[in-house]
Parts: sequence; C-alpha cells; structure tokens
Amino acid sequence: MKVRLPDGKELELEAGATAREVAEALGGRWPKQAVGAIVDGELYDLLKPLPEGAVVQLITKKDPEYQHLFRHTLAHVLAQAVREFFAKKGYPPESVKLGVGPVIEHGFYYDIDAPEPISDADLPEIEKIMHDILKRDLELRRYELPREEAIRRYQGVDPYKVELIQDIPENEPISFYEQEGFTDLCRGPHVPKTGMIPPHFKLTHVAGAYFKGDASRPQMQRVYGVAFRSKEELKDYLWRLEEAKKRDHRKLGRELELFLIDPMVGKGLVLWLPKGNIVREELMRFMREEQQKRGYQLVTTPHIGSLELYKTSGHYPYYAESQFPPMELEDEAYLLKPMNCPHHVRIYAFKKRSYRELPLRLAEFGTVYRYEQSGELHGLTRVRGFTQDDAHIFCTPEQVKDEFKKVIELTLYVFDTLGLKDFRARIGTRDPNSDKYVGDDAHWALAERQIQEAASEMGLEYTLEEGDAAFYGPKLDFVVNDALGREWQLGTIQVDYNLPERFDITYTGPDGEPHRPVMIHRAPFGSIERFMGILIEHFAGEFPLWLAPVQVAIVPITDRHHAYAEEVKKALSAAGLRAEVDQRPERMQAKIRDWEKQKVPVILVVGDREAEEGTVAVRDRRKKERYTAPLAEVVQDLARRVRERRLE
RNA sequence: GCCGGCGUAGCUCAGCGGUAGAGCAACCGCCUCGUAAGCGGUAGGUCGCCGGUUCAAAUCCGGCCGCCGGCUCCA
Repeated sequence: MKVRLPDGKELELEAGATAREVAEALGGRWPKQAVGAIVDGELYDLLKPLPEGAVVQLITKKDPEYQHLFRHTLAHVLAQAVREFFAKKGYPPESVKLGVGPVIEHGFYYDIDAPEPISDADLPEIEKIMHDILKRDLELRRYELPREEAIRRYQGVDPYKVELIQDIPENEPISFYEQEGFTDLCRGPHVPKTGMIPPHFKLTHVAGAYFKGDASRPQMQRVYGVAFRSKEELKDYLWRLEEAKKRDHRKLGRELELFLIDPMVGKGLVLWLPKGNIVREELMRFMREEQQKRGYQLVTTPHIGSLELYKTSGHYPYYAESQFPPMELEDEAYLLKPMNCPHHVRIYAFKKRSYRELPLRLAEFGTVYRYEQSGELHGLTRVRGFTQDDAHIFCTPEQVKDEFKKVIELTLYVFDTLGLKDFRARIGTRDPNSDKYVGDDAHWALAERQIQEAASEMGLEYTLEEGDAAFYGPKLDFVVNDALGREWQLGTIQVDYNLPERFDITYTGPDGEPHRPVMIHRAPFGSIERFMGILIEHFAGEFPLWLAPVQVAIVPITDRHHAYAEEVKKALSAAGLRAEVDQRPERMQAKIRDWEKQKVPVILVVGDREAEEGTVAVRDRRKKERYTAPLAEVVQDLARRVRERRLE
C-alpha cells in the first residue's frame, strides 16, 4: 500500500501498516518521537491501520494532539485501576461494568457501574493504582473483531458494551484496545504505552450519569479527571479552579450582602437584600432607558392568569411538569404565570390594531414562576421565581427581520456596556423528526431563514443547533460561561407565528383587510436573576461605579473629622452618588480594609489637611496611585463616570 | 427527579462515643491614630430535623429536610 507524506513524497508500505511503520520507514528521530499521526485530517494513533493513499503527518509530544491521545488512554487506565481497586476488595473484574470513557476539556471521564458506590474518598487510592499502571509502562495492543464475535464476548457480562457495539454503524470496524489483560471496546486513538502518559493528572470528582444520557436508563457513576502535559499546567489549572471558586456568585452574594435564598421561604426563591437590590434596580433602569430610546412601551400585568389563558396559548398542559400546579377555586382556576406572553397578547387584542401601529413593542419586567426540578436549582442562575426583561414585538411579516436586527443591536449594546465579551450566539432550529412543535412548516422555514439572515447582517457569528427551538418558533440565544465554565443562556430572541394564530389576533392592513401579525419574544438579559449571577462572577463582585451598591466610602481619620466627612457625603449625595461615612470606633486602616473587602470602588480618606483645604484623599480601585483633589472636582468626575455608565 | 458527598455560633472551620471550642463578625469599654486587621471585655449554639443503638450520641445507624458536584430537564 501507499501513503503520502505532507511534503508530497510517497511511501510504499506493507498492507495493514500503521503510523508506526511510517515512523520507522522515515527513520532518524521519528521512531522514537512519533506518538501518533494526523491521517487525512483525523487523529490516528500508532496502532490503527492506515487507509490506502492517506496523507500521513506524524505528531510528537510537542503537538497539541498528544494531549488528546494520553487523556484518552488515561480513561482506560482509570477503568483498569477501578477494576484493580475492586479486585482488592474481593470482587471479580467483570463485576465492574463499563460505559463510555471519552476525552473532555482539561481531561477525561469514565462511566462505571461498580459493585459498590465509588466515593470521593476512594479517588486517592484509585489514583495511586493509576500511577502504578503508568510506571509498569504497559504496551497497548489494538485489534478488530467481527460484530457477532464482539457481542458474544460481552453477552451476559457487560450489557452496556453489548449495546454500544450494537450502536456502531455497520461500515465501521469494531476495535478493541488491550493492555495487560484489560480490554476495552474503543475506537481510539491512544498512546502506544502507558509509560508515555505524563503523570500529571488528578481525579477530581465522581458524579451520577445516566447510561447514554437517558434518564429512563440505569445510572452509572462518572469519575472525572484532569490531565496535562506538565506539572506546571496541572498546578496552574487547579489554582485557577480555586480562584474561580472565589468568584462564585453564591459566595459573593453572601459576603457582599447582595441576596439570600432562604429554605424557609422556599427553594429557588430569591430574597434581594438592600445592596443587591440596588444593582438590580440600576440594571433595570438601564434597560428601561435603552428600550425607551428604541420605541418600547412599558406595561404591567399580574402574577397570575386564568387557566383558560394558558389553554388558549397552548402552554397548558404542554409544560404541566414545570409549572406550579393550578390554584383551583369553586368554578375557576388560575396559574402562577410561567411566562408573560399571553398577557401581552391580550393587551394587543384590547382594540382593533392598524398596520400603522406596528411594530408595537410591549415591554415589562415580568416575574414568572417555574417549578424547576430540585436538583437543577443553582444560586441565581437557576431559580423558581425570576424576573424577565421581557418584551413582545407585534409586527408585520415584512418587519420581522428588521425588528430582529434591532433586538440584536440592543442586546449587543447591553453586553458591551457591561464588558461581557465572552459569549456565543446560538440559533436553535426545529428538529424535523420531532412532533413537539406547533405551527405550519412554511412559517418555520421562513422564521429560521429570517433569523439567520438577521444575525449574519448584524455581523454576528453563531452556531446552528437543531432541535433547540422553542415549541412555537426558532430562536437566537446568547450564551455565556460562569466562573467554573458552566454554560448559561442569557439573552434570547424568538420568532413566533404561533401565538398570534392561537389567539386569533389581527391588524388591519392598508387594504382594509385583517392580517395576522408576527410576534417576536425577546429578553436581552434573559432573567435579571441569572444575569446578575453571571455579572457578579464576571466582575468578581467588583461592580463598575454605576452599579456598585456603595459607590463611595468616606473614612474619617479620627472622630474630630466626622463633621467634614458628613459634608463630603452631602456633596456626593447631592450629585446622586451613593456614599457612606464610616464612623465606627476603629482605626482608619481597619476601615479601609473592610471597605476594600466590600469591593467599594472609591474610598475617600479625610483628615485635618483635607478638612482645611476642602479636598479629599482618593483611593480609587481602578488606579494604583492615591491622590488628593478638591472635593468638587472629585464629585464631578465620579458623577460623570456614573452618568456614562463607564466600566472604569 | 436521579447518583454521590456535605450539614457544629452570623461567617470560616476544629472536635468524631464521656453531655461544645477557635478566629472573624456583633455588642460594651479604652485608644484618636495618615492608607488592608490597635487593645481589653461581653454575649452568642435544642451540633439541620425526627427516630434508633448505647449506661452515655455533635460523634454510630436509619428516615426526612436543606445545600454542593454532576446527570436528566430548561417555554
């Protein structure tokens, strides 16, 4: 057989040759240094036979792909180690059943069905066994089996593997990797010897995971690990993880007294403390102002609605599982509102609408309640009662794209003002094989096209995700990661041809005839709760001046400076700034420390000199140097920063 | 909802069979100080809740509640 090298040279090899033979044919440093190969753009190991005529580029430990190879092998080593771990407890090897063990960002995991639950406390022992397997420098062997034989070998031993084999497409080989009697069904690729795995890994945690991600299937235990090429990388990763935990909005929420979730009030129900509420109010004020500039009108609707309303909208009983159950009275029933849309539709339907009124943009900070599964609740980012910066735009079909673009503009403006640069856009379309969607195909196709065009024309890069649409229409979501890398959806823009139909709303066109409007559902923040959770972590609690609960702390050096400190506060308050004088009987150093810990952006120290000159000593979080300036000047500067909503 | 872990003062944590401790915070007093912790004192807990084992339970066992990590879900 022949293969080609990146430089175009051809190599004649025996049939069934692998990248290892390529390395040997090349000679020189290659037999020693090659760890794998990129074959026609795909990562191969040194063990898998090459396809005829492939372009083969060898890789070494210096290439980034190396990491993928040893992380994958490490997953196998983990599975082998778990078998040894239980063998020591007297269990036979086949009592440890295996699911899948893939490579993930930073490391790997393996899904395991063990005879006894694996707990975090077992991980150090399993790690030790893994290190031992690396030291034994075991050779990996790869081979393929015909389907029937492969199934036969796991029949009655490991039902998970039998099913995984059955899932492999007919045209793909069924390959196994084996080291020291430990064999695993695996498509590879791997490093050829366990000794080639850098010993810089750590098992981080164990968690439950359903087989094949299906909640109706049995649950296995997923053991997670991280692995890097060098000790430094591992240390750095673990350090960054610790740092990230310090940003956790649940921790900062308590330390900075922003919010409280009290089990006595209810799971997933947020109590906003005075300081957190200031941030919340400022964000809402910001959104209100920006929406007003863009032609939105504010409305207010109640927290409940009759069951009939939701039956008409189609939400009930579609989402009965995630709703608080209806409140039933003698001859009527109400639902705590899980969304604001139907209420806004009824405002639209209040009177006959003309095409001249469109687009009609109705906005509301609407609080909704959803009965999220208890295991899903998470600080502010997944709650049971939350406030959407919601709006519904009623427009003609021709206006959809343009309105959609305007919402993208608003969302990007909001993100930009807050310095949120690390987000991705995702367009969710319909899964053509599912029947959970309502509305006709032509509308769906049109809406999906309009969204993609709008995003492209706004220069927005996006990914397409099939099956991610709402049941009533396709959508564009803005997704961010929290401090620990978990993904959360913030802003969302959705096109809906369905609700106007269900509520039979119309507008009168220039032709005097009734026409069906289109609805755009949109919420740039998504929910204020989730947005604040993300924002707290984004700023690590150090809110920009305009959002900071306490913007200025005034620290008098001694008691006799209290009067001047109060004067300073008065000047700041008059300019609309939130300032506090620290009159506690503490040393100024202690006061400064406390305010710094509270992440107050500006601390003003006042003593004899300042009182005499009418100045303040400024300690500004964004500047290294301290400086003294006339009070009036400082007030003016701070007020401007707030007015312009500067990020500092 | 499911799997695993955790739950001791407002916070961070020690104690892990012989009836509860530290630091910080709070409160009181002294100190009046020039840019990240001055000193002394006081008060604060049915050890998440319920039940069991034991002469004796914060400590061991079971159930429940809550939280954490993941899975599933997410209009």
